[in-house]
Amino acid sequence: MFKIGEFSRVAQIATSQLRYYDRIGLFQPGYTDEFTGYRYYQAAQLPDLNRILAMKELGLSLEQIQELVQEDVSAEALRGMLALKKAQVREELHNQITRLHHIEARLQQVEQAGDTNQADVVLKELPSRLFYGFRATLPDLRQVRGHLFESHNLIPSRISKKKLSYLTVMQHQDSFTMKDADVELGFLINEQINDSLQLSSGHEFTTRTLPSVEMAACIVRVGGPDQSYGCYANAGHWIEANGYQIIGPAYEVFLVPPRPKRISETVCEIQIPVVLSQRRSLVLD
Amino acid sequence: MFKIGEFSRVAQIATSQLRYYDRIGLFQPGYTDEFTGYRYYQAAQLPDLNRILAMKELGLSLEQIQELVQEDVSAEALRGMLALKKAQVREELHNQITRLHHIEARLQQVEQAGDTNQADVVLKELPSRLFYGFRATLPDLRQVRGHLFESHNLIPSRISKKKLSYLTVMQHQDSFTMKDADVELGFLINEQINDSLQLSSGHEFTTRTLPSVEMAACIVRVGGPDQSYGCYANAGHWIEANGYQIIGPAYEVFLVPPRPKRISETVCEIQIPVVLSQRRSLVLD
DNA sequence: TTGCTCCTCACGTCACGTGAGGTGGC
DNA sequence: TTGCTCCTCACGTCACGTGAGGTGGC
Repeated sequence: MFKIGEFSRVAQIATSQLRYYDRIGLFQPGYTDEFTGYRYYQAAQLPDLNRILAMKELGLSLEQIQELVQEDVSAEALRGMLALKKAQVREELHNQITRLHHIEARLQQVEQAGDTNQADVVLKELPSRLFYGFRATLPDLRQVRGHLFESHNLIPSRISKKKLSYLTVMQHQDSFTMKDADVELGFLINEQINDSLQLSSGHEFTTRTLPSVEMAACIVRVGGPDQSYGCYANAGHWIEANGYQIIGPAYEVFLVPPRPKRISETVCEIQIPVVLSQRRSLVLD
Repeated sequence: MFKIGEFSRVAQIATSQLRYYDRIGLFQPGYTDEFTGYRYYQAAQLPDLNRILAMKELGLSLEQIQELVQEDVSAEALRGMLALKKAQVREELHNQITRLHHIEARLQQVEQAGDTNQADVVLKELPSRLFYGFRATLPDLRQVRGHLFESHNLIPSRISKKKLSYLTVMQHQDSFTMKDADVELGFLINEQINDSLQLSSGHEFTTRTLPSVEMAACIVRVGGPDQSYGCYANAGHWIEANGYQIIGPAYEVFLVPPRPKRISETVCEIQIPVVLSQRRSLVLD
């Protein structure tokens, strides 16, 4: 018989752990003194404890292990649990690798730029959304501004505010260009709008459904469009450094729409659909 | 201004999280109504929140992030934290890979053997220990038993029990062999013993220091030496399946020493020093 | 007898999630 | 007015670790 201290030394496990396992009924001493409360363990209990520790090492929770050891579960069920755990560990691994890449990219950025106050890129999933607007090729990208002002003034006076969400611009062209920009402009909306409306330029608003996006690199710009280029550059760098690839038009969602004389208060979230481009290789040591 | 619900939808973060961040002072609403307690967030706060989320994604704790954002820490310090975190993530990755291997080996075992009641292998670190015994090449391995009996009877009557720990046998030969076995036999001890003692066979007990072992695959055998072969086979299979390699003599530590007529009560931990043999390759999907 | 070991609470950890019970705002 | 949103506690999570304050055993 071993007292808890000696048993803990043999099994290389903390006494607090043994007391805890006793308390939750996972692994109890062969004998407990009724009067002093002293726990006495038998050497022959070690294989049982080792089974528990082995399962724990595989990442199973104590509750799962308790089921396994107490109900003397079938090989079938054990296989199921292990297969499930394997999938979880794999996913965890994936996440860790992604995290490692993000850390490395960030470190690079700090080395180079001293981490000036650049806005941060975060990944988000975009749900499928309804959109009410028009698509056009504008000879000059700066025309967007006029359309934004007009839309922001006109539309809410014609459409119930309950239906309208954020003013939004989509950039369909591949590279950043000022000329002949293929853009879509309008509002994210909460429910179908059947009325059609025209801007003074003749562009006509209609409803369409935007596809959902699994992963979008998002960055928030505060201030006028002069900030825009920096934001895109920033996002582009992040996307490349982390091994992602752009797969669709960028959305610019105006949380605070641009208003004349208050341009600097504009807040816009740029959402760029991406996927992992490379099979990332893992180099350890 | 956004109420907490809308802000949470924009930022894709739970309201409970926003309330929590408010409570711990990590990220607070631009304005809180004094009477109703309603939290109001500004769109321009999003970049701050994104910074926090980006840091969190890198695996930093909220406490660390709090330091970073509040004290406007130097690029130097940030670099330090990131480098530290990187090392941690790397180690975590290593562990996960090891775990994945263990799970796979276990799954294999379940497929093949239906996971009969085999004893489990666990990895331990062995500290440097003192040993009091002799080394000899025995023509027949079965002679060990007689020496064990004699040692167990003789030594404790000559040496203070306080100094003695467990009766132990080391197998120095590479492969399991019954003939001409190079073994060491004696006791693990707690302090230096300067007296020398002889068994009836003439073998002389002396003190020596056993080196520490970084990793040993350990398995506990309950019962007589007939169990021994199965245990070694078991351990050997586990070691190979998990990509380890044996690097030293196996220790057999008797937690309950063999006694005539009570052989089945013997409990012995077999400790086999190992290292990772292969560079493990990681295959994802 | 002294010092080591053991005991039982009770509380802390980390980052929230989940109600319960109640109120504000359009 | 109704139903949606918001509020504040308080407790739970998971697997222990860490005392405080007290006792047992050689």
